[in-house]
Amino acid sequence: MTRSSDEIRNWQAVQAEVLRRLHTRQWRPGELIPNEAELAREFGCARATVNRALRALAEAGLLDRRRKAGTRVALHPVRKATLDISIVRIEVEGRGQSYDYRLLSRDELPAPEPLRVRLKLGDGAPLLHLRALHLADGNGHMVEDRWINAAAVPAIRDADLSRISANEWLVMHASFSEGDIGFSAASASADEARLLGCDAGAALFVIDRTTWNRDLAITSARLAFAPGYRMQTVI
Amino acid sequence: MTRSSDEIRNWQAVQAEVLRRLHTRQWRPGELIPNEAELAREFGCARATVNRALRALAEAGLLDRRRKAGTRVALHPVRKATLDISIVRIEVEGRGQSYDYRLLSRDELPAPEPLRVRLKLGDGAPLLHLRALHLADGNGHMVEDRWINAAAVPAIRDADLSRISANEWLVMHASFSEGDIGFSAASASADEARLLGCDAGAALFVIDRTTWNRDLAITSARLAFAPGYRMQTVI
DNA sequence: CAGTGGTCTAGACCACAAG
DNA sequence: TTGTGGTCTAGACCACTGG
Repeated sequence: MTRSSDEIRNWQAVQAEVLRRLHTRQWRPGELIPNEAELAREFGCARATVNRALRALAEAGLLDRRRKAGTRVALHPVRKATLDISIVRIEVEGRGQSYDYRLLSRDELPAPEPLRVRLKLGDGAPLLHLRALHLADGNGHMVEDRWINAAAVPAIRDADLSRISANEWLVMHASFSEGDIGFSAASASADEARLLGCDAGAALFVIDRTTWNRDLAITSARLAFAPGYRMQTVI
Repeated sequence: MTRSSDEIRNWQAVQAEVLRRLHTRQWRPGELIPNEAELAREFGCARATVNRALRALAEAGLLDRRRKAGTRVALHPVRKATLDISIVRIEVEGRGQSYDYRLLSRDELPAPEPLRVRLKLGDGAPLLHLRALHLADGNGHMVEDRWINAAAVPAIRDADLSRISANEWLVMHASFSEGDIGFSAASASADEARLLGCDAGAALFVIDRTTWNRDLAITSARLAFAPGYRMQTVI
């Protein structure tokens, strides 16, 4: 079957056609597909257009591309799920719930040993330690336990962290170049249970997050969400 | 300061320079940055190169771009964390552990009501129901509870699912166009506790996943991981 | 060595939305 | 209306890597 009238000229259309061939198994896992020049000829578009489409599919994990070796259908499609890590307030308000925030404690302490190692801080570096409760519709939604490297963001000492959450303040006044984030489950401590209005030992969804700005640690936080919390996305 | 000799000619360099200006707050949140043509002139490269760099940063959530309105530094940098959703076996072996798999049960049942609604299936559609245990270094690592729409993948009835996991079989023999995935925490049931070698009620990390191929539901699975499991990525 | 993807360029036109 | 990003093109050169 020749294609003459219905040419595929934009990269979204190219991508859709390639996806069709993948889903219908016309191109099977591990198989080598035609190179960019050939596809461009078949589709009646420029090679750059094919490149754009295939590059996006490779980034999504559906294709494996290597110079000289060509493009193959991924054998184990490691699908990339992208999670939007937004500010808690925005997330809560986005669900139509009212948001509230309470600062529970604020201290300035020398960094505990394990944290000092993880943040690669010098001896006895002073850290700001915050504990806060985030509420949704008046109920405990998330408990935040955060350490901030005061040396990296001196202005935080003058910030009014009883009205605005530390995370939100940091987003507006500092910035980071890299970070790591981990997701896990943990049992609620007695303290967390009280704050979140659940039983001690209940399963909580936990996010651990540390951010850096060019080798300078900014902050490290543990966010424990009330039971029932679910982080969702599409693939 | 004029740039004459040290021009920025490739998109990675452009991106790095833009990132530098963001991190040093030379361009602040909410601020309008120069348009593509101006930046191309400043950097001494083509507009397409600037476009490639800025588009990537916008996809990462650092910039907001709108036709005619121009490009602004994102006010609330909704950072996108991309998680690699790979096959359990690959993940376990990637950590240098030995992997094993046991099929616990296999039935063919009419779909329970809530699942039938979620998968948009017809009345009394028959589903394959599987329960399996995945082991890492001989210890319970994850309990899988999966429903498969046999009508969508008839060949699954003849598959030997006692040697290869259903997920792995599906990856190789079926494929999906869309899916949703959710992460949460749950307390271990007595059964799960026995399989995973933990106490009943322990906090488990849970992944729920449903996949489709053009409006045709393929499979829905619940994966409950042993305590201590952590899903990690960088931002 | 040679074939493949990766990228840059200059120019062009288009789609969208702010004013 | 008009300025902005979004995209396509044809051609070119480069970088990597398989054979």
